[in-house]
Amino acid sequence: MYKISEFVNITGLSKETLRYYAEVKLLEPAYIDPLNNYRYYDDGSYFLAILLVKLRSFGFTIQEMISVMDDKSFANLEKILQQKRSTILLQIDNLTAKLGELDEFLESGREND
Amino acid sequence: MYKISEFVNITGLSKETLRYYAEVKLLEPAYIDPLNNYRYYDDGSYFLAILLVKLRSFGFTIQEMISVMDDKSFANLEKILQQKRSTILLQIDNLTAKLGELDEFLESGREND
DNA sequence: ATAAACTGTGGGGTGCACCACAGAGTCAAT
DNA sequence: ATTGACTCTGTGGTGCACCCCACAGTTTAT
Repeated sequence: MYKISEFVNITGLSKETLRYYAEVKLLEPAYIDPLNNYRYYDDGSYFLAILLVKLRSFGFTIQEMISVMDDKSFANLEKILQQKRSTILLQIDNLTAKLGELDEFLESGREND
Repeated sequence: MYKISEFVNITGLSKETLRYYAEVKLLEPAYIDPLNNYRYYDDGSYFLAILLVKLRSFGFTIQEMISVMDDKSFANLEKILQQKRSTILLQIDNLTAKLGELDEFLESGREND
């Protein structure tokens, strides 16, 4: 069992983020001491937290992470990962297109100077 | 002189956006009728509005657009365009890296199944 | 026993770039 | 003159994913 400050250190998630994740039922503490409401996390929490950090870095929204977590067999995971992959490819395409337009605009600016 | 509804049509900016742009002094009406506060735009406004639409599509923030507009010689424009170009390249790099990580993650997932 | 460090709760705030809406005044066309 | 369309102002809300703060209770170390 990890107390919150330890869990913050090993996961890299802030205490506010952990609190928020508990609130939206994305990642709830493994145990809450009924005497003082202190929240404790365990190794299972740790595994999930590391996964969440990874998914977050892939641009998963909270909702997407919840839908991954809700399905404990993680069958949704690959599907959403594929979706996210397409999204990233699309974003790259859009940025590349934008870059082209921007270069074009820079060119036209030079002509007019 | 264009009345607001005409200006909305020819620029593609919404009336709320125009109002907002006026509020932050990004693009102010060419004339405001003191009798009824109706806002009117002219061809100069039109030129600027078209530029703003373009810059916005390049991902310029309001502040960046303001700094372009504040310098009427547009000397800042090319500089910021170049900055934005770098930003876009960086974003593409980051997304590409993320794609790599995601594919790696997908791979490792398959191994563990 | 005392002080420092930790943790909880509730609620507000953040940033960005707008959008929405109510109510009142105004204009254009018939 | 009337109707419908237009425009104004002020204010609140949006979405996302948190962050921050005060205050109070609790734990840990000395």
